[in-house]
Amino acid sequence: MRSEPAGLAPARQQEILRRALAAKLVRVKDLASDFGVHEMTVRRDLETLAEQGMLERVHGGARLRERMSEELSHQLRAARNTEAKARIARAALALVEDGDTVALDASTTALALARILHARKVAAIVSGLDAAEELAQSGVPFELVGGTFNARARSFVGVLFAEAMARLHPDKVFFSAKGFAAEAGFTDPHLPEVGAKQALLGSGGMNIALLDASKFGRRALATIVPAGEIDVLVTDGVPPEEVRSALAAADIRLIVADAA
Amino acid sequence: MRSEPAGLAPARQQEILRRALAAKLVRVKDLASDFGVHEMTVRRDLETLAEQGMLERVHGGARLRERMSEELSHQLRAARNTEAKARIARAALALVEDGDTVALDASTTALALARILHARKVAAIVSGLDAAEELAQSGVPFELVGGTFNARARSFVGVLFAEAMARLHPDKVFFSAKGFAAEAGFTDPHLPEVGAKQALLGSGGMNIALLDASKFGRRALATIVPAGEIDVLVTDGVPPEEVRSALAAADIRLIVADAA
DNA sequence: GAGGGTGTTTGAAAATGCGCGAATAATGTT
DNA sequence: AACATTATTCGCGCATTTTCAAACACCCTC
Repeated sequence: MRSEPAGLAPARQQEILRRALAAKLVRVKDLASDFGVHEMTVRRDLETLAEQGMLERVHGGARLRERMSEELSHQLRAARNTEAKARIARAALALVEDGDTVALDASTTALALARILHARKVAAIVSGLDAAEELAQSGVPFELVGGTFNARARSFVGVLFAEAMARLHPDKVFFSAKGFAAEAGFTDPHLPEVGAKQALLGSGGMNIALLDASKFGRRALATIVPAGEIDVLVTDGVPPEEVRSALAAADIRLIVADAA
Repeated sequence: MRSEPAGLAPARQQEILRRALAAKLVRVKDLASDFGVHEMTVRRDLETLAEQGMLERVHGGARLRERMSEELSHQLRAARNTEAKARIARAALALVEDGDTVALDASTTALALARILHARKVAAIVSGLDAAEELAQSGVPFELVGGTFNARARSFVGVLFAEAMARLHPDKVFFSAKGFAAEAGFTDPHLPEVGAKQALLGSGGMNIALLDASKFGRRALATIVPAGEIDVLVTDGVPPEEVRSALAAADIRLIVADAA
């Protein structure tokens, strides 16, 4: 009886989510027997769903996160490429120490870091609506830097943002970009967004870029910062040679997150 | 092994909290028999809830902490009385004209207004996480005034908030309060929240209070503003005589939203 | 197309941890 | 002092974590 219809993992996880929305609680045993699959498999599914912030793991099963029920639309949107982003976020978390003040930009990669930030005793500074929601839910104390709402990235930008940010000095700043190339540095296509990222990066702390491997060699409209101004780059795959030498030239520490 | 319908531990604890909100006191014995679970288990639940600061342990049971009754129940509060709040919000919307800039505080009543604000062509200024989410969803352009996150009301407060607000001058400011009485004016129990509301109300626009009828004659820890500083009061029931005369004395326009 | 890595998904079983109940001791309440 | 409530400790059973191996799909190379 192996040729079950709903085969692959994503389909099963989708169905688990659907059932979790109906009943607020799902149990490992039920799911396992209903899908005709090993309990271990269900646990792994629940684990990945929990990592994406969809569910909250409890003993014997999982429940959906309280606020989730309404607005899972962009959570689903943000679930694209989650695996790579989560891996990068875990590697980035290793750079955070208890007592730090960390700033996060409004990228989905930084959002993945926000999801696991409760593992450290830190104060945070965020500039995005989703990261704020995430930290509010997990009880991490934070400052939100306000400003004009930018629907594209669900972030805050503009004059108010720059002025407020000028008063803050986090220890570590985590940010992402649309592209990174040797000559152009870190780039992004949206100008207000570029300004906000610059304000974050100019706040004096250690600047840490979070980039998945697809960003290497790409270039968008405007430069956020040249390579020289950042301290660490966390990614999920070994970058091409020309990028590696640019990093070495700028004395940037490269961290490649591996699957584990 | 009887445990059939009861949920896992966290679900039980949440239900205990829910019941503690309804009755001010819950007893170990009742909970144990109602959940079909050992008394010892209930005690452990109460202990963890007490550790999280939700409940206060007393002999034979537990009582919910006063400050918690607002804090934790924010979403319950939002769900409670929605009808009255929606009615008030509809009446308030009539005061908004296309082209206005309107500011909303972080109250659940102002949130009800945010939900229907897309009916006007306005720009908004908000100070609460939920209102921001609401406006983002409905596509209303807005500024979020950032600051230190305050879990109680899911709002932003503090130095950054005051400084940013000092630069903004909305046409109309909608706010709510915990109580309104003739001598004390508008009051609220949470000081940072009071500071934020003052910053909003001092921004120079028309100040409009949104109060459901239960707030009349009540008084909380700190005064936000005396009655004299507001221009309009929108409510859902005719206030008692002493409040009416206070309003008349301060030259405040009173709007009573009716069921329609 | 056969062979052979390499990676991914799933199942199996041992080791560990957690939730819960029961009994007993300690403590508070009246 | 009599009694109710709570703290402690132990043990059982289920859930979870870990680790290892089988099954399967892919991607090369030849």
